[in-house]
Amino acid sequence: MTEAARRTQIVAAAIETVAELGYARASFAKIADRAGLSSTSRISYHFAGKDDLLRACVAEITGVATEFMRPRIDAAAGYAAKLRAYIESNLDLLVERPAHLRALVEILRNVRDAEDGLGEAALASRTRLFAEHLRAGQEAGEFGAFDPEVLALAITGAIDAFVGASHDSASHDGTAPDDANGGIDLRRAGTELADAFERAVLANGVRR
Amino acid sequence: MTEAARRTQIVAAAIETVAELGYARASFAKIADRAGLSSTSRISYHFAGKDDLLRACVAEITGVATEFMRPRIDAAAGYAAKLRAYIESNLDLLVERPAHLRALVEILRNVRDAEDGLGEAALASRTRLFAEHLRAGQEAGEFGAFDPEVLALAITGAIDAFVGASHDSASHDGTAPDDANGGIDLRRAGTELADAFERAVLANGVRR
Amino acid sequence: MTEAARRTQIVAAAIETVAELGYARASFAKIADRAGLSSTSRISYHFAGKDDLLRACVAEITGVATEFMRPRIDAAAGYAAKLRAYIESNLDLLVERPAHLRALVEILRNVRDAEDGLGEAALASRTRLFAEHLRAGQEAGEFGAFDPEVLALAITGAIDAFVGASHDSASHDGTAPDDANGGIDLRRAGTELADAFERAVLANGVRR
Amino acid sequence: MTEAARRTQIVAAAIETVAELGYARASFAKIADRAGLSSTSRISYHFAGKDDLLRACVAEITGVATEFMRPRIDAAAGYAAKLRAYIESNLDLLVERPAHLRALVEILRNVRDAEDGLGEAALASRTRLFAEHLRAGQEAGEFGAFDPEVLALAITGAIDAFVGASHDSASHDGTAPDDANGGIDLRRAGTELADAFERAVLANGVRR
DNA sequence: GATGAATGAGCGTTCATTCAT
DNA sequence: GATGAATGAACGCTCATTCAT
Repeated sequence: MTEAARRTQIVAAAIETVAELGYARASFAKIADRAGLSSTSRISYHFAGKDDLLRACVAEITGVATEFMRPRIDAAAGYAAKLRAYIESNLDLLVERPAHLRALVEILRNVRDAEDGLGEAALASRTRLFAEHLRAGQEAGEFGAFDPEVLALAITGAIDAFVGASHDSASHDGTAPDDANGGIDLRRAGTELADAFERAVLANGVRR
Repeated sequence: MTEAARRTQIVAAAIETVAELGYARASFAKIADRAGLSSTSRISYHFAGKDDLLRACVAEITGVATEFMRPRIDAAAGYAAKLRAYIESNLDLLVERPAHLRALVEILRNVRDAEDGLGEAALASRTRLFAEHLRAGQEAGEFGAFDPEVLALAITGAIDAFVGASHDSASHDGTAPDDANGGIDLRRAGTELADAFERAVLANGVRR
Repeated sequence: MTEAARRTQIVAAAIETVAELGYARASFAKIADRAGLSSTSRISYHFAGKDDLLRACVAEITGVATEFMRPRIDAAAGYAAKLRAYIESNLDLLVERPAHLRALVEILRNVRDAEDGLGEAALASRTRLFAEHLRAGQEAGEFGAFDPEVLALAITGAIDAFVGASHDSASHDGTAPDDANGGIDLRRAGTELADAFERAVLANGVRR
Repeated sequence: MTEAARRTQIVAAAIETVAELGYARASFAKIADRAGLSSTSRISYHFAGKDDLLRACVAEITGVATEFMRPRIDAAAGYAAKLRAYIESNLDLLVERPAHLRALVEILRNVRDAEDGLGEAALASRTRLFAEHLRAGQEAGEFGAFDPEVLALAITGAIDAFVGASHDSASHDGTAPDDANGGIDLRRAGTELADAFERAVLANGVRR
């Protein structure tokens, strides 16, 4: 097997392992097992360390997420529509790639003392971007009066809670159909969530 | 020193340690250090295992949280007011006892395979109770139409995001005043958050 | 077994192991074996790391060496006599405690990047002290003209060569009597060595 | 690139690596890096094992040293002059080829359980040859009375100490000029060292 | 009952070497 | 013949737990 293919495979195994066992229990040994490697040394050969591997995972996941969500967000016209597109596509992605999002949340929540791109700093920067969007929407008159920082954190936190909740149920019941998760229909939940936050941010408090 | 006092002291040390270092790095050794114990065996003597210690931590934290939040929630009249009281008092508590809430979130997020009272099951049950409240508010006509499960998860997730964000900033800047955290005034954030979710759930879409 | 006794025993085992196998092959596993420990974790408990253990070894060896050599050096009157006392007592010590000196040389030669008290810095500081003595002897008119730095390095290097040579022979022939080593009678060698360096440093080039 | 050239290149890289990092840290990986090889397997392909590679290094270094020192020793007339030529040319060589001599000393000091040509056995055989020369000088009446074994070991040990000391200083201060090392002018040190040992071995105790 | 000493599994990492191609 | 991929043992170290006293 070629070197690049192994790298890819290890990243995939790491994502699945972190998603399933959580950050703390995702050891090289478990990842190597899943990747079909007889020893953890092969992982150490391909990646400079655990941080390096996790960074590669984050890059892979971010790439997939961007590819999935970006078009839908770009296609939406207006700040509110883009907000809805973000929330809905994020929850749709959770249906398509649950392990990816679970792993992402686990990694970002747990890594400490990492430079950019990993750990809480990455979470904070996502929130910051979100706040920018909200602020811009306010200036455009589309959104009402609220603290953009607070709502940005609320929205991203709410989304991550769905990721975490899906984690929970999936681990207890592997038989759930792809589009059901923890008893929640995630696609519907995305719409509901978008509705709710729309009510929270819209200038005119329109009821649907 | 009485046995109960020792237990209390160990629990306090464990809470601080988990809050500061995170779940994964909070080993018995670190906790014993902070509690001024010379050996981890004293922890093992008082607690049946790590799970048992963490359960005691959760109980302690839950007790403190209940004592702090319960009166304010009870004093509020109406479903919406109670929701606001919950959110605001929770963020006020984050100001008063940041370590407690950080530890709680860390524990509930990371413990796996635990029976009731720990881990994701505990998170889910908190969400379930919340959903009950929302459903009751709908039936009382105070709240509008939305999926209570979805909003329950969104609200608790949003609150936990503030806990996590406060963790982040606190660890990078020990000089912040007690009532400021990560550049966010948590008391104001509580009001903002309550405002936002009120707009999201109220039947008549009232604007403040 | 008490904690302090274990520490002492581990240090003793480490000294023997380093002396026998050399720095590079003296792993915690080998040391634990010799100390009668079932696992390396006990060593890690007593010492902060390999450096810490080696530092303790150096301290122990230095203590033994000082206790042995100091009185003889102090008893000698005059710079030349002290030089002789140093050389002779050092080689006598090599007879009494071969493992100690072998281990010391191994450690000082091989440790890199260590703070004071370990590694090449320690070797250099010993040479510096030696050079001071030689310089003082010159100023007192007892020694002739030569570069003290050069002779200090030459003398300490020569002594260490005997330590190294004794290592060699001992490892190949464990049956040698205590006062024979590598075919060399170390006590006689000490006298010979002192004679030779005396001829090299004395002002008047006296022949014995 | 021809096989012989590859071998030569690997040997050169190994010598530099051992000289810089010391025996224990000179792994195939580091050597391959320095040689510009993508895999350590190419080293294993050209050499039967680490011993084989080190033996080739020793052979290369010995060849260089012989080529450099032999003419000067041969050109010297008399046992004392040859001794001086040996010492001085050896320290001159340390100026010209510091890495070579450092690597040689590292290898000979640290390799264990090797057959002839490596390890302490090689060191001992060098000392034996030296002792032969001293003994012959005594029989010729040029040298005085002393134990040839002892002085042979002392002289070689002293020289090696300079090699070691140069290693030390060089690694801490890369700015030193080529002919200065650790604050010591090695060429002058060679003369001083030869002077000192001349005083130690000459029959008539001549002062310069 | 309480504690200092010990345990063994597991961690991420480096190592020289082997093997199929 | 030459090489990229893989191997498994060993490294120092941390962990929660157990046990004799």
